[in-house]
Amino acid sequence: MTPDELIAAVRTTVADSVAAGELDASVPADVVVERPKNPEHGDYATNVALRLAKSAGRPAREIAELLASRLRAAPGIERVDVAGPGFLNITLAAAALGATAKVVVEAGAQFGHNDTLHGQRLNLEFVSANPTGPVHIGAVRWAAVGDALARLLQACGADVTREYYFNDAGSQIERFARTLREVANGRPVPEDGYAGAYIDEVAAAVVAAQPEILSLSPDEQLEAFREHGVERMFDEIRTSLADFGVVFDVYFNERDLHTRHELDDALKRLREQGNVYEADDAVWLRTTDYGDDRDRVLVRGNGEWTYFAADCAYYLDKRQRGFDKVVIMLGADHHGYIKRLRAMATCFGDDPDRTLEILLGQLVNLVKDGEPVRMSKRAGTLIVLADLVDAIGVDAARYALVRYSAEQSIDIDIDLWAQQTNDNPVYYVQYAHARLASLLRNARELGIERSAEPDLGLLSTDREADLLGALGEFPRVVASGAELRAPHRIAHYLEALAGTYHRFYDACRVLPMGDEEATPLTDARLWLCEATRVVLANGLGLLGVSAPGRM
RNA sequence: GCCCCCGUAGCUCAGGGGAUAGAGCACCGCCCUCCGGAGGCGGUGGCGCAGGUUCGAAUCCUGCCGGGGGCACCA
Repeated sequence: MTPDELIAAVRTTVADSVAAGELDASVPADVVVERPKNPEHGDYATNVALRLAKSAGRPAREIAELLASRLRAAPGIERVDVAGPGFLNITLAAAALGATAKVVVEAGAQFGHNDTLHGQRLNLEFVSANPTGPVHIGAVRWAAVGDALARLLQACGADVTREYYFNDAGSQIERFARTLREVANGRPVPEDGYAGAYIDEVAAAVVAAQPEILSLSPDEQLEAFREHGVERMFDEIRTSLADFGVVFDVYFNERDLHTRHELDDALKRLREQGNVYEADDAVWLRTTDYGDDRDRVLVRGNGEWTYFAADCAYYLDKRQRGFDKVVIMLGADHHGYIKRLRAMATCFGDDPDRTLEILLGQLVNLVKDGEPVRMSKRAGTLIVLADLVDAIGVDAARYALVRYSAEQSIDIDIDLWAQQTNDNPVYYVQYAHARLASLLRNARELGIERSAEPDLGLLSTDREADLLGALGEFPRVVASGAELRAPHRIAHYLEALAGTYHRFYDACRVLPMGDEEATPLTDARLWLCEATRVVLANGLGLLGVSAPGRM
């Protein structure tokens, strides 16, 4: 019996009780069935009586007793106790709990998937680093978290488009191009230019590909370096992200917004909505009407579009492509944009609570030997994606970045995550999977196959019950992780599951020893092992981390 | 000055209003005749401070203290 089936049984019990006239209340939405921390509290506990107490106008314990007596008769339930202020502690029959193993194995790679977001078209924009340098560590966090979140949302049935906004039209690009031109001509990096070894590399690569570039006029050179430098930089970014396992469905060029006159279209729309005015030679959007701190300029006094105007056009573009919701992941240093972006959506006539979601993530520090590793594009001491992967590998890097709540700024200790020991959480989880895969291989070599009809009621020890219970939690962890935009919950779940498995393994012999024959218990435990392996693999898959068969 | 995020064990972090606040590392003591010891068991140790809401607060609200980040007709 899975938690979902149990909660359905609880609801049915309440409905029956109401129908019988014992109770006058409806089941609230926030009724939960959860695994108690204390094993004496049974396999599952529910707060349904506590929730019903207020609307029914009766003491929670009284309602709990009432429901308990009905619930005890439900199939698969061995005992129900009333405890504390009115919790129902439920112990399942061993066979009902054991059935989880079969459910998991038969669902396979689909186990944990659900349809809570079915039909939703989501545009998830993340990274979107300017192509003026390699992807720095802060943006790498969004690559790992954004991709994991996309996988989570997809596992809940959402139609997700991963999108990278490629800013190729701004003044930073001009500075980048000017830097390349100066460096290629043997002159120093301009005052406001970019420094770093990659500048020399890109400049040299552009010149090597087109030696004639240096004989062009300064203005022509600027244009050539802009075009080819950005192209090279962007190729490098895309390649390094692909090596990291992150591939976007759409790489959107800001320049296309301009060439397709989408900024004009957006301005026209905003004007029609009555939210645009002119002052001091500039064109403004009255975002203060919708919660922003100040109005925002769309067209500057010199006639040029602002970056914000492109944001408006880009938002409109996404909406016109049919996305129900535009989700944007931003670094905490951009938190000031939230109000203006929400106000902008409102100016277009949208309800930002429905169509726009801004996810903020705090910054990342790399730490080595106890000292923070500085990172700065401008300073040229770059901590970039490739450096991180070189230092600790893709799996550890992705796991390290996705393991922590994005709301928390984090320090990543390079030395720790480079270790191949159990100090390193990713190895702890991967090791459990490898150990399981090895055990299952050994079973096959012994000629032991899982039977079609295992007696899963034989899985009756506490360690087995713990493991079965943990497996049953996975779908809810996936659903809540997606709902809360919190992929780190998957990582913590997997670490707990790995621990639960190791404890099972320590206490329960799976394969026959010596000359012994395989028994029905062997069979049941092999089902449990395969189920555990499936969940570990599925969970790691959601994080974009490999589930190795050997290590 | 205004805005956002964060203060939980010696360290790095989990904890969606519920029962005795969890895990890894570190430290101390244990467990290998056979499935991977990259493992398991036990011990030490904690919610920044003060109010409030609630049957119940680490969680929600207010104030304060401490840390980080942000406040352009830059991108």
